[in-house]
Amino acid sequence: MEETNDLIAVRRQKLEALAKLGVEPFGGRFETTGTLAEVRARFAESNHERIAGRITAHRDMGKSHFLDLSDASGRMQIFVSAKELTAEQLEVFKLIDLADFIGVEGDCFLTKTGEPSIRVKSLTFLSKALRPMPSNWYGLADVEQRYRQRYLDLIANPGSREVFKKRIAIVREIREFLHARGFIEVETPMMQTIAGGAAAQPFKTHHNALGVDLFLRIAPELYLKRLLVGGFDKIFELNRNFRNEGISRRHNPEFTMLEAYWAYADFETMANLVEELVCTLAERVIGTLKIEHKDAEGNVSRTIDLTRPWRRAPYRELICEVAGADWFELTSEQRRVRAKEHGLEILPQLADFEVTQHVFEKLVEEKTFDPLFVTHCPKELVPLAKQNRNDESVVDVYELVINGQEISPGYSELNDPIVQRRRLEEQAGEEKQNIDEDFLVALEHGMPPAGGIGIGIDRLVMMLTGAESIRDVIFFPHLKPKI
RNA sequence: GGGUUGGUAGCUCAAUGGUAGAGCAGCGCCCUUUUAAGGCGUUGGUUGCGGGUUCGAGUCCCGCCCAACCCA
Repeated sequence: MEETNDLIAVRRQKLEALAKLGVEPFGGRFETTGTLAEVRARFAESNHERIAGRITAHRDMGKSHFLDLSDASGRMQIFVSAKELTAEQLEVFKLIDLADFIGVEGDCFLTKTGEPSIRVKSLTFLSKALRPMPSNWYGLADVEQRYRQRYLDLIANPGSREVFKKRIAIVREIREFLHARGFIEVETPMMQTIAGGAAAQPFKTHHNALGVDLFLRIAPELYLKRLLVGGFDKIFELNRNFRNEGISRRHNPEFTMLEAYWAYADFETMANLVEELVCTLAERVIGTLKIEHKDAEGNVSRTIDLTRPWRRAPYRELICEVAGADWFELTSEQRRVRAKEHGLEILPQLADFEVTQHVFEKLVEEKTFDPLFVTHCPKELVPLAKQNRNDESVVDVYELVINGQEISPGYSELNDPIVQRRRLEEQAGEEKQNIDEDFLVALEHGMPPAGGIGIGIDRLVMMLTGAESIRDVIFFPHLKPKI
């Protein structure tokens, strides 16, 4: 990108001027005595410190200059007195711009206004910025630029930085939570010959040496179950899945998923686990179980109450609550009429269970903000879970809905290889999965009964941080290339 | 894929169809304790791209690109 403007030209001229002065503008190793937060925490007048950071403000008083240095930990004011610098140092100092990285050495002192500051004795260029930063007062508002040039968003918008720090903390806490309970983290293939474990369009790729087509995984499930067969009994994988589908406020083509399996447990064990996990995350990372979401003006627009216990209700019961107690006695035609009465658009090619599922998504899921475990879903929707012993039309699963979105499914995993084959073969419509014969062979070798969960990490982070778009919790969300 | 809204200086934003502006940043000058420092002066534009209407288009019309939101 050879784009240029006056601001860039001025900085390039300064770069050349630095070279003439014999100054290396893109320095190297610079030993500091601590991060800015550490130096601030132990601050005492006349302490001698060496610190480094990016210049984020410059207040020029003529002979006195106050600059803000920022690093990942915080901010520190440095003070440059022209009278205390040599003529050469002054020449170099004049070539400093906002956004440059510098290292300084000097003594701590308090200004008249009580601001902890460092009186600069020596100054080292660490990196010259050849482009200007976005305004640090207004921040960076252009959403497209915030996504395409996330580094500018992170520099200019503290709120964005905070969301990502929380995401990182959430992921770390999940790992600690699971490790503390005896789960071990495993890695399984992202490139698969059959993209199984879910119903979704995969991305296709090709292995040249083998001459075979491969798919990026849409779920790790079938490989994690192979590990249950192999003798691991408490495992999890926390990594990326890929689905070749539309992009929206709630969908990114690659997204992060936790899957965990616990041998000899069932879906209710897993519901308890996920309830405890989410509450632990809320308390440790957000500091409360009452999660406030705010609108653009900063007013609280929604409060999600994670206080336990969370409601658990069967799918059928929830459908009857919103669509009428007689819903399941209605004919196919009557259901379509009823759905339309509730303002839903029902495509003619939908199967009956899909009509009901549409009612569920629009009238239950999208309207549920506090946690709700939806249990005993129709078996057509979940081919990899055990059927209920008393009612073969439903499976022993939960779907956890929070914040109007499905956050986590949990199953009593189907471990009967004969039933598993039949259930996969019975799949139809949008729910159809490709049959992974090697997986079925593994099941025939015997898989212990187990509980399993999935948690969509991006949506979980959205719920906990109040982000309205999945793009606000993914560093580099997918956008169409520009030009 | 369809609908709505938007794209103007590095950033944040203005501009009835009639000379494209402001604040910040930048540049120059003044100022030795500022913190959105202040004061005076000043540079900076292919108004997303391409057509069209018009004496005249940032503005109206058509097409395209990108984005956000809604719908499928």
